[in-house]
Amino acid sequence: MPAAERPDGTGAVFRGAAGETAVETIQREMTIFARRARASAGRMHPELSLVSYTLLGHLEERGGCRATDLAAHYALDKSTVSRQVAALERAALIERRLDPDDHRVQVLHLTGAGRRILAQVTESRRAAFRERLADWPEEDLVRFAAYLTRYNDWPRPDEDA
Amino acid sequence: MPAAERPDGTGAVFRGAAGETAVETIQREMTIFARRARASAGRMHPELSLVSYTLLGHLEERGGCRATDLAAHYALDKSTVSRQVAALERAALIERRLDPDDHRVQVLHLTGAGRRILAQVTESRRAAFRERLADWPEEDLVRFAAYLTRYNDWPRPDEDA
DNA sequence: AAATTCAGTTGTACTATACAACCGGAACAG
DNA sequence: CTGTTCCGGTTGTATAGTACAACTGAATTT
Repeated sequence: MPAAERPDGTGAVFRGAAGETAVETIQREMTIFARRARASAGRMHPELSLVSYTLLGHLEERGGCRATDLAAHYALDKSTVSRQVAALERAALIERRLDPDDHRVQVLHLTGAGRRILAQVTESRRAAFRERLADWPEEDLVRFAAYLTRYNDWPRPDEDA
Repeated sequence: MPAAERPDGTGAVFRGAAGETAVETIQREMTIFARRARASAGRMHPELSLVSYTLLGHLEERGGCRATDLAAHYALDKSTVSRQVAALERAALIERRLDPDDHRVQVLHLTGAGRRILAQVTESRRAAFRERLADWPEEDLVRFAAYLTRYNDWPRPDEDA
């Protein structure tokens, strides 16, 4: 794919057919992906938006946490999380347990239904990814996964999950 | 990163430290990226949301097109595009020219200001990407760019830009 | 000339979000 | 203790982005 090298003081830069540097291609493709993801985030699953899915996943990982933790972790306003949580509770996917030690805090837990829906959505997403990546050689998958992980580990190498 | 091979009829599968397959890692990292992108899409630039930026970019590429084309290309409702276009026109970033042959159609064009803002946003994004990817070896950038391009070229190898 | 098609706008509704004001329990200072 | 401050969470309000449906006006077809 790279067609030319330009030794110009900023370092060797490969350019593709359209005269783009690799960084520019990454920028363009990430933008395309972001826009598509945004467009489909709401209708990801009849039950679960991308955000709800993420919140549920976090609860599963951590085995329950506070709404404030979710807000901090995902850089969402606490009011936003409050309403999302209220919706998830209304849908009986999570439940709140008052912390007996501190009656201000409500520890959020997945319900059985929540766990079931989460697993179901995860599986349906996994199937979609598998299909999409079906004809990639395993070696490329491993490399791509590593690149993505590296890309996301910035600027906070510890945040998120 | 890959730690084990599992020859089990579904093909050899490498698993990382957390017991994830490469596909699962890709799924997880793409989800993280999508969520972060969604969170920052609105405040990408004081002037331009991700969608506006994309629309302006499309106009620049094509040298003008109809609102309906934008809607079709980006799978947005025509009413949505109509309002976005109205906002961009209000901000004097684009202008409408009535097609003299068909008075139903308005061909949209970037204004000088539109071109300027678009270039400015593109450049500021490019700088951010460059910084983020500053310590990647060029070879990895080229490979990552190719993987992303391949990933996005699905399921419509011709759509988008 | 009437009916149909097409580009675009407008009315309405919904979702996700943020910010600010608030409420009630907890911790702390005196 | 008691009052103040802090903290977790909710609610009021506002905004952006989106879709769907109804409409307008122009072009095309019958």
